[in-house]
This record gives sequence, structure tokens and C-alpha cells, in this order.
Amino acid sequence: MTVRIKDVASLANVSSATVSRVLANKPYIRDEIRHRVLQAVETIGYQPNRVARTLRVQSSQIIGLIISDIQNPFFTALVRAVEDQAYAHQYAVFLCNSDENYEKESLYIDLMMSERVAGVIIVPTRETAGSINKLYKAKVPLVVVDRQIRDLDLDTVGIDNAKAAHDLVTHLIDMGHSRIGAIMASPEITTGYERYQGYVAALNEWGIEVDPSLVRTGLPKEIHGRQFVDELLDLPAPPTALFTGNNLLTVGALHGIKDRGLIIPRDLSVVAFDDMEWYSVISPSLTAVAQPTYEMGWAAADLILKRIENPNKPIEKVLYNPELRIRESARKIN
Amino acid sequence: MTVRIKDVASLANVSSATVSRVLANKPYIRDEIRHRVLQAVETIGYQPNRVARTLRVQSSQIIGLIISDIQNPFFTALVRAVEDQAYAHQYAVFLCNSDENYEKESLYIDLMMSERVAGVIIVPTRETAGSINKLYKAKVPLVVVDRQIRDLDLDTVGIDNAKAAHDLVTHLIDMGHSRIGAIMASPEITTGYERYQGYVAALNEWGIEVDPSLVRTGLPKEIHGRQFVDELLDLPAPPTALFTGNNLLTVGALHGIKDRGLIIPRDLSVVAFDDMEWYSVISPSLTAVAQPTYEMGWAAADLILKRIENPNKPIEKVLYNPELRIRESARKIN
DNA sequence: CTGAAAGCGCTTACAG
DNA sequence: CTGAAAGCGCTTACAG
Repeated sequence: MTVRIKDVASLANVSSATVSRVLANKPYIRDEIRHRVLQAVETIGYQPNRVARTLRVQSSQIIGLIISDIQNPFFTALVRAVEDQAYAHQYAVFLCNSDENYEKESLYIDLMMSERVAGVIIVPTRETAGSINKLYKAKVPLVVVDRQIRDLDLDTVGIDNAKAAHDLVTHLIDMGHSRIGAIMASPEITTGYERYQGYVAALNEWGIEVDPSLVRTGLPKEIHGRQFVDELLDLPAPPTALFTGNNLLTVGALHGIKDRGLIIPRDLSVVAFDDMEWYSVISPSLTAVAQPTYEMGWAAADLILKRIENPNKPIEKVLYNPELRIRESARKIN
Repeated sequence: MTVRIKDVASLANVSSATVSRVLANKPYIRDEIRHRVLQAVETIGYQPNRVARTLRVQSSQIIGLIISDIQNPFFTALVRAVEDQAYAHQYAVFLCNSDENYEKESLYIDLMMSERVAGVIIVPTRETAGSINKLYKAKVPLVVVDRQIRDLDLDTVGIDNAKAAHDLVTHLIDMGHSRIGAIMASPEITTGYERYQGYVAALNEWGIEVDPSLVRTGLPKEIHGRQFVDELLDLPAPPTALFTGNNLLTVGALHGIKDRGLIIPRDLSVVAFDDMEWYSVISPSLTAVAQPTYEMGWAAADLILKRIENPNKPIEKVLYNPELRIRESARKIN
């Protein structure tokens, strides 16, 4: 039914070994033979079975990519970049969505190992190694993006989250705000933790006391943004400004704000982590800090390909600079 | 190094065959043996090699998913649904992004076959079978989502695009508009074609002549939405209302409109195909027609799983109803 | 109910 | 420069 390497071999009157060598572009093959083989491949339409190859050489041409939320455009841009890079190097991408769920992440890690992927790029759900240890021990090439793993020394791609959050909050302080609400990812997610640290640092710098009742943390999903903004606005002394810790929390918060009939920035100033394309087409446009997402994905793919090629090369940590984009969503108060 | 089935076998004092049978939950195995095997698996931490299994049984537990734009949230929701369904059935998803590029799509189709995926779900870049024929001829289970393939009878999941577009345009006509611009995906993409037909049908129904200069088509990407809106607004007699044919074209168009300082709906009414979460949090909120994206992905996964199980079952075409969501972006004129 | 053995389609060390 | 043969780790028809 399907055509195998030996079919090509018999048509070209050579051994399977020779066909394999021609296809792999190995040297020391007579030009005439090479031609004959290529001809035969063409005429019977041979397509290599990558599964058999993987079993034999014990490694595939596949990069595993585990992200924590496929519906978050931030990760989508990352996926896009990884895919572009992989494609350019004849690798395919095996994508899994952990959905911020540690059990799902573990299962997918097992799957990746079971499928003998060449390497894994992961956005981990937790700050501790956990199931990632399996990959590490099995010496599977590994790159961590966006977040960190604290207890393992790994190739990493990220940004300075604390600084970015600090810049955003400082912008609010510059505008005269001191009651600044924060809606963040939970601290087990390192980006959540670091961004919170940046928030605290900015307040401290200006001698503003951190009011714990103004800080809400949870899974970085829209529904929590929605819930947290309600809690903050129901406070006896609600904040005059809001810092949202990622794009999904932002959308949730905007829903809550709109439903109360509040106008940004008249009634509430807002600054957001992550920049989305549409932040600049709406009125008021949203002040945000942008991560170079595509570059981050690109760098992650680059690191994994280098690590696959040379498993013993020194660990690299790539850090990008986020960019503060001041727009119209924060206003000066007295 | 890695532990194989025969390691389990020797530890449990049985044959590899027996281990395999226990792991596959085959009947006719003595309870005592079953226990011993499971124990052994546990103690040495055996994890099956899925590559070897795939080679042996000539089919993997992987569903191939080829979408045309991974950065489009519409497809992202689709991916999410497919992934959820696959996960629930112990399948993994092999995701490829054709980027609306036929050559890339062809390459990925070859890859899927080479990796012996159990089935393929595809959002095709073209209306004609082309490289999809390969899958069809090789009898690889196949489901087409969102768009159509005209010359092949396949399991399909979609919506009534013409009707949805018709509803959207009728809403504009109800508001008194007759010069209605349309920014659409090119007609080789069947959704683009069908939505255009719906636009034409609505105009015809009200005796409004179709003015070809008001219609622009191209790849459904933001940059084209941007370009097309500029062209339409530069017309000697620009449209009073705009119908955008997908979410990316909408974002592009909104950029162009904002840059000219035009106010929606005062200066231009806008209705959009595809609903995004943020359409309802902005002011004015955007009138749009929503596809049940998650359901569509779910149905596609369901179809492919059924097709894998029973390759000879009759072809199914699943059609969903889009929902018109009237908001604030279109206004009545004279 | 269980085992020995063949075979899925490749690649590569070995021999010549 | 080329071929015969082993082997990657499974599953399953066959035999008992």
C-alpha cells in the first residue's frame, strides 16, 4: 500500500542502505547512483516514514511546546514565532495547552517524552520544578519562556517584569495617584510575583504605604479580572487608579468598569501589563507595557535548536526590555 | 538508559507480550500476573514509547490540526476546543499554522502523513482540494472546518456565512444606509465568498445596486483591513457604513478610522463579522455576528474521532447558527 | 491464559 | 563507494 524505502531500492537496483544515504545527503555516493535513486523516489512518490526514523535514531524532528493558555494572544504570538523558527529549520511543533493546570502539564510532559521530541519549550504553571524534573533528568533539551523555574538552572527567555510593573505604577504616581489597586496573577506564577514586587517597589520609592486590601491575585483569566475589579470598587475607599497584571485580567476588569457605568480615565485611571493591538484603536486608548512577544518566541526556538545541537553548551538567559506605551487611560488628579 | 517493556517483563518474570497485554487492558490475564506487571511498571517507572507503538500499529494517537492563522483568536478558540476534546480521549494535537500559505499547507500535509497521524482537521487555504487530495487518497480521516473544499465530499463543520453576512448588512440597511462598504477575505477562501454573497443578497433584497468600487477583498489580515478602509474613505463618495468580513480586517479598519479622527458611529457606521470579547467593553461597543467557535472546534474533534473509529460511516456536515449581536456602532441616518 | 517470534520502516556500524 | 544485517521498542497472529 504505502511505499517504503525498499520499494525505492528495488526500483533503483540498489540496497535500502544506499537509498537512505542518498536521502540523508551522505557523501561518498557515485553521482550515477544518486541520480538513479532520486529518479526512483520521484517516480513512485516515496515519502519517508518519520516515525520509523524517530524510533531508529531515538530522536524526532519535533519541538514540544507547552503553553499555559492558548487563548491568550500573548502566548499565541509566542507560538507563532516558535513555529516560524521551527519551520525554517525543518522542525515541526507539537503544541500542548496546560491551561494553567499542573496535572495537565505533567501529563503532557510524559507525552512529550513518550513521543521522543527533540526538545521542549515550556511556559511552566509553577515556579518549582515538579514534573519538569523528569525532562531535566532525562536530559531532554529544555527552554523555559516567560516564567521562571527557581530550583533548576535552565536556558530561559523572559523580560524584567519587576521593572516593567514599576514603570507602569510610577506613571500612575506621577499623575498624582496613591490609592492604586492591583489585579495580578498569583505569586506561584513568577511573572505575577515579579510584577507585584515592581508595584511594591514603585510605591515604596514614593513613600506610599502598600495597602494589602488593594491587591488581588489569582489565576490570570478574564473571570478573575472581572471579580477582582468588583471587589476593589466595592471597597469603602476604592482606588483611584488600577494596575492590571496581564491582558486577560485587563479585559475582565474593563468589563466590570463598563458595567458600573464608570468612565476611564475620568472615574478610574487604568494601566495594563501586556499590550494588545486593539488597545490603541479604542477611546480612550490604553496605557500599557508591551513585551516583545514575537522576539521572545523566536529566541526560545533559537535556544532550543542550539541546545539540541550541542547539549553541553553553557546555559543562556535571554532578557528582553519591555516598552512603556503611555496613552490616554490615566489622568492627573489634584 | 531508558526503561523498555522487556525490562518490566524480566522484573515481573513474564514475557514482553504479557506486559503489553496488561498495559493495553486486554482480557484473559490472570489477576495475579496483572498485579505483578503493574507493580513492576510502578517500581521501575516504565513509560511506553509511543513512537514504537505507532510504527508497529501504523497509526498514532495524534490528531493533526492545520489552521490558517494562529494569531487569529477565532482559530485559537477552535484549537482550544479541539485540544480539550482530544485530551479527553487520550489524543494529542499536532498543530501547524499554514499562515494562509498554500505551499506551507502542502508541506504540513506531507508531514502529517509522514508522522502517521490518526486524522487531520484542517482549515484549508483554498477552495479546491489540491494537496488535501493526498490525505483523501491515502484515506486519512479528514475533517474540514470553517471553510469548504468544493470538489471533495468530506466531513465538515461550519456556519451559514451568507445568512450571517446578510443579517449584518440588513441591520445597516434598516438604519437607512445604502452606500455600504465591504472589506472581505478573497473569494478563493470560501468564507470570503459566502459572506460577499450575503452582502449582495441583502442589498438586492432592498433594491440597492451593488457598487463594485465599495467592495475590497484580500487576505484576511489586519494590514489589508487598514489599507482597504483607506481606499474606501478616499473615494469621491465614501460609504456611510462599513461591513468588515473578519476580526483581523476589523482591527485594521478601526485603526484607519481612528487615524483619520473619524468617530464611530457619528461619521461611519461599522458592523463586523466575528465577535471578540473586547467588542463589548469599548465605547461604542461593536455590532457583530458571533460564531460559536468553541462548539465548532468541539464538533470537528468529535467528527474526526468518530471517523477514526469508523472510517466508513456516512459523511456528516455540521452547520451552526451564528448570532447577530446588535450594539452601538451603527447609527440611523436621515 | 501465556510465550516465542515476526515485523512495522528506518539507520548505521561493520565488512569488503 | 556499496550491501547485508542488526536493532530501535513495540504489538499481535500463531501455537500451545
